[in-house]
Amino acid sequence: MSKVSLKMIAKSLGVSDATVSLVLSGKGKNGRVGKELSEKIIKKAQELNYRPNILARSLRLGRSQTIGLVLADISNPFFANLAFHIQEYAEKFNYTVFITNTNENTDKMETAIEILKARQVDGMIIVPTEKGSKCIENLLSSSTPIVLLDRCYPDIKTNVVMIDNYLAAYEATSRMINVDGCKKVGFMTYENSLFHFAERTRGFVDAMKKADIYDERLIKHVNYQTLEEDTQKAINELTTEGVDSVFFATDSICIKTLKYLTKNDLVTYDKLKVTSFDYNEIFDFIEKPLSYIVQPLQELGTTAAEMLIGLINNEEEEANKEMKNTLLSTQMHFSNTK
Amino acid sequence: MSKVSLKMIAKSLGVSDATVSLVLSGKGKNGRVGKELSEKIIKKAQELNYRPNILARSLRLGRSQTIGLVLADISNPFFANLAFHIQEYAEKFNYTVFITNTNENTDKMETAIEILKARQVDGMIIVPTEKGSKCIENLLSSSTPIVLLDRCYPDIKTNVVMIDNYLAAYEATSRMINVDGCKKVGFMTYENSLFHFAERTRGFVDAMKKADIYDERLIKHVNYQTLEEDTQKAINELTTEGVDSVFFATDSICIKTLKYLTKNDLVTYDKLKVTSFDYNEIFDFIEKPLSYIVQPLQELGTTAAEMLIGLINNEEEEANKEMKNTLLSTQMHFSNTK
DNA sequence: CTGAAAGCGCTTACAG
DNA sequence: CTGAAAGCGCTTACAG
Repeated sequence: MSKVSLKMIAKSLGVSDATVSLVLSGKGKNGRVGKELSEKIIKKAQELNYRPNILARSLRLGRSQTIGLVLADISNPFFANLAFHIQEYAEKFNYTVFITNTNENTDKMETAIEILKARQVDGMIIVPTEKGSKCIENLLSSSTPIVLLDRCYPDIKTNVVMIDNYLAAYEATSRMINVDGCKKVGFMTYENSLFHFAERTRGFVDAMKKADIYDERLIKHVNYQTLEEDTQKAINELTTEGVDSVFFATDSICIKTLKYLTKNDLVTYDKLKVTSFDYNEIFDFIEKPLSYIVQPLQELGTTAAEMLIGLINNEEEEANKEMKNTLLSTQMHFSNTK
Repeated sequence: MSKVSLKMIAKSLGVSDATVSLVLSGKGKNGRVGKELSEKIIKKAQELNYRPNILARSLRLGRSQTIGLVLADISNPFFANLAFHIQEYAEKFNYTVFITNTNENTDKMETAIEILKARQVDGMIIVPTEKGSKCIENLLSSSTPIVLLDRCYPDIKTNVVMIDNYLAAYEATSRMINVDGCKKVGFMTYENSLFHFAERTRGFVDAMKKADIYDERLIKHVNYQTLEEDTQKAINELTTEGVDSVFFATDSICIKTLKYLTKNDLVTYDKLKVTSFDYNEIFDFIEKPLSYIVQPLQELGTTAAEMLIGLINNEEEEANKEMKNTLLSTQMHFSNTK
């Protein structure tokens, strides 16, 4: 029987609900409720194992002390880790986080957002899907505080926390050219319209142009659905093109490519210099030296949560109007360097 | 302004709240509310972009249509995938899932459960921590429907969904002996009191005894905190002992060991036959042939969700009394077999 | 220092 | 076919 209410405590003690509420919510201090009564109430509450009904409180207060988190793919450790850090941070501020999953599907994102709104979340942190800009725009007009995470739409003004994808790609490519001495760098990325991927490409292109070795044939697009075939085709073409190195826009493409090479073309595998966006457990396992761009997962999660909680608390001051665009910086890591 | 309530619709149409509620919750059919009025109400609701306040509904109904999911480690793909499948299933039955994370910490599990209870979840699916039996026992006495997932406490009667760890370990070990021809099998597992690990050990021991090649020195325990050192020590000892194969109680130990061997003892690495519990992405990357026991993630998640929803709906019929212990079966997979 | 009352947004008998 | 009323469990002015 977890159905112990304020009223029951009040009745069993012969006092009013209000008094019990005051005491149990810690507002009975400094003279508002007598010390003796307070103690009696607290004791009784413990005896009865009273737990406040947060639903009722939220309804009354108009705040649920809840944050909705909309992830693109929960089974991807990158996002799962973001979720972890967001929860850790939110907990400190007495917010509970609802995690939902869209599986990169815009319809699902729409329903997820609807459900969260219906459950009266105070705000949302969203990793939006590729085609979801309409959906986000609608949400914005409903005045729910939101923060976009990891991705954004360039044509919509929103609060957003992500890394500086352009800069990271530019610097990584420059490093390959200037430090590793690469003369011909290939680039492999996903075929999609996500802004952060476009930024990575732009960073690569600019760095290559700067070094005066840019050639559009060095850029290969692969499809997520047919990743295996596409990467094989792409790496073979790049090899024919004579590249001495490849920069991967994300770890999944890198892993697939390396796996293919270990089985089919050890010569290329051995001599190819490789840099990739994002960390993957497998990198630690590969003997081949690898450079990769690490995103600050904790900082990303924490910053997003902090920003959202700030928005929630300043809502009336229409702080939502001045959108914040926070670009975090990344770090270069190296595995198996000798 | 997402603050559109039933009352506003009612007022703007000059009808009662009750009528609006009836229509919008789909209970206005067959003669309860006039067709014309119904249509007017529905139209108005759309115009105003009405979204029911689920908190209020839950409070009134005493059901929140919400499930709490307490995970031991959300950043572990195994659990993240379970979460994914549970959400997919629950969604079909109009349940929303609250995912929380304990990080294998019993205190955190306790607070997570408290928070979920305070939020009036209708039931919980829990991957319990090692020392959390007291906490689960308390929860049981509060009559909240719960289902334990992946792990359980042998001395507490609960509903539980997990694989048959004993059988899986027994069969895998037998396979190593009878099919792979191993003469001396080592076993590496975590040093903890979790029942499912004990079961895996028991399965290994029984299979070894059956083949009359059991020796307690073949069992090595490693600590999660000092995994790297412990695995090195353990594998070196096993090598000295002269094993021709190792059975790992979980993938993380297997990976750590293999990584160590590739760098330090290629002779052993090459000749060692390896079987592991659980799948890890890295297995696909390793050229060495590997056998591993795959847990049916989707079935585990779905079964748990199905069981819990069943319990929630039959609560009054005290179905909670007859605990269900569902043991799912596993599958043996092989990577890089020639 | 304590109590009575109103109300958050919904739903469900109960009248008529 | 529709309305008025009560109540889910809380909190917050307002009296006294």
